[in-house]
Amino acid sequence: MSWSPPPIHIFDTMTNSRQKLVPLHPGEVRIYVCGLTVYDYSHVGHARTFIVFDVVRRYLAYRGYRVVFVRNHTDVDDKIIARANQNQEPPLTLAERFIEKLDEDLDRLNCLPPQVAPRVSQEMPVIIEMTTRLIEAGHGYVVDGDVFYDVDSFHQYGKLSKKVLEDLRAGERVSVDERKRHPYDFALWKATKPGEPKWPSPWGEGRPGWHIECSAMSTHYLGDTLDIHGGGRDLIFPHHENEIAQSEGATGKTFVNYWMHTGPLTVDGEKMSKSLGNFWTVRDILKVHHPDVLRFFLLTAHYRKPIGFSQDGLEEARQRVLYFGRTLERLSGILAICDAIDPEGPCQKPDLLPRYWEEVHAAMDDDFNTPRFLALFHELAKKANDLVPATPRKVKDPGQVRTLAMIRDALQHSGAILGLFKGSAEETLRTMRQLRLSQLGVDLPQVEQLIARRIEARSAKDFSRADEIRQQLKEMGVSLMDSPTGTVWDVD
RNA sequence: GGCGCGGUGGCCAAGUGGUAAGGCGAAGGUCUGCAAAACCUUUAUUCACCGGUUCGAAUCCGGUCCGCGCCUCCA
Repeated sequence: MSWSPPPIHIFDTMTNSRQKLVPLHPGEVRIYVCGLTVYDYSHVGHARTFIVFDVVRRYLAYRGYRVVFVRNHTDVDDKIIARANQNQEPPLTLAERFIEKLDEDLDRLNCLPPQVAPRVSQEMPVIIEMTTRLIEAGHGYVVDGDVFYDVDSFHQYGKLSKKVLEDLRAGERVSVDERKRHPYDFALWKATKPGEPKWPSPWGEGRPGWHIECSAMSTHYLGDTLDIHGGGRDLIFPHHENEIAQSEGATGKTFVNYWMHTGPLTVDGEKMSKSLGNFWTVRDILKVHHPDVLRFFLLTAHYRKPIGFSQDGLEEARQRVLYFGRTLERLSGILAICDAIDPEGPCQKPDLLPRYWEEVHAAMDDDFNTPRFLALFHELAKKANDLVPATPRKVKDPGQVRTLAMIRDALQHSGAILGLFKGSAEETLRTMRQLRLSQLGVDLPQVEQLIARRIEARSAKDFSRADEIRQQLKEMGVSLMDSPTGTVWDVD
């Protein structure tokens, strides 16, 4: 059986239109996503971008592509230096610490690690080499140990952000360095100042400017032309515009075939950002919510649209994750007490799964439409709940058992594409319940003990005693669900 | 001022020419010792507003109003 490329369409910022994905190297997609400047904890807006590209990556892999994914760490930067000086610690130590924190956050959010995670501080030769090439090509000029990029030398400058240099209001909000030939020239290399990390270079000691590292590292690890380059919409100008000027100025080749940009996460209608101070860190959220809840929430809107962050939104996501978890838990419970499944056996709904996957592909092939995927996911879960016997018991019909097993597998597989239910749905449920309990200040062993007593009471048909315990737990915030496979509890 | 994005039911959210997915919430029902969970039914003659194109528009064109993003660091 031969693999042929699926018809995946991606909305490309450069052309402002959906484009069919045709990777440069057949069967392989090379992706570079701009990482963070590591001087603080990551916030939910960062999480959105990383989760979106994690799903892009998982989906492409699921569709048969080999995916090479690179995400950088910017560990040399003005803000890092400023923060480190505040803390009176070496900038690279501070950066290292927040790289670790970021990795922890992303790991908890079940984002797959990149194959390569280059850091500015460790890529000086590559950065210096590209800067040298830019100077040789007439795109860079040296002034007192600084190197600037001459935007006038790159005639396509502005093609991504659709900006015309003359129309920009340079210097309106920030004063312009008068040594620059053009107000929008930007630093490739900055001469060292006291108290800053520095590296030797042909232009004297110093450090790289902000944009050069992404150009240098992405082309170094992925080749002169990348398939996909991603990041938040706020990076389009000037960061990505400058990357294009640098990379294309140095290589003479198209830098990126598909530009993908994620929409902002908003709070009360405004972008969540460090500078506005209206941000929630990933850690803040994970203190009260399971990572799957945040992930689910961030995937409920299409990645290019703004998504409004709110506690209500998270709560709704929590309810839905609970629903999927319960459904999976219910299916597994039934299947566990049924006879072994005959993999060759008849299926009650032969069309159900093929149609499901066809629709999932249609949704995701169309610029990764996760909201549509989620809707299909829900319909399938509903179908499963519909087929499950009203009172959970052993299912005798092998066709039905096989159908339930197939749905269960499809749900798990779908969850994996979305990066949900990392361990298992049961594990997610368990963790969610424990989180809720600790928030409510309820003791787990106590709950279990009460439930055990109630089960005794019920089996003795002492229903008034059973109801008493139910009420007692209800007051603690715990509600019970009786079923033949046992009494399951949940928290409000 | 320039460039770009968006306004869909109480809330969230798909839908880029063929007659409004899905979720939450709400109401009723089934099931249940009671309950919960789950399932079923109902809940937008209408897609910010005004014109236009078309047999046909939420979807295309023009205009208006409103919101947001970028133009400074920002995922």
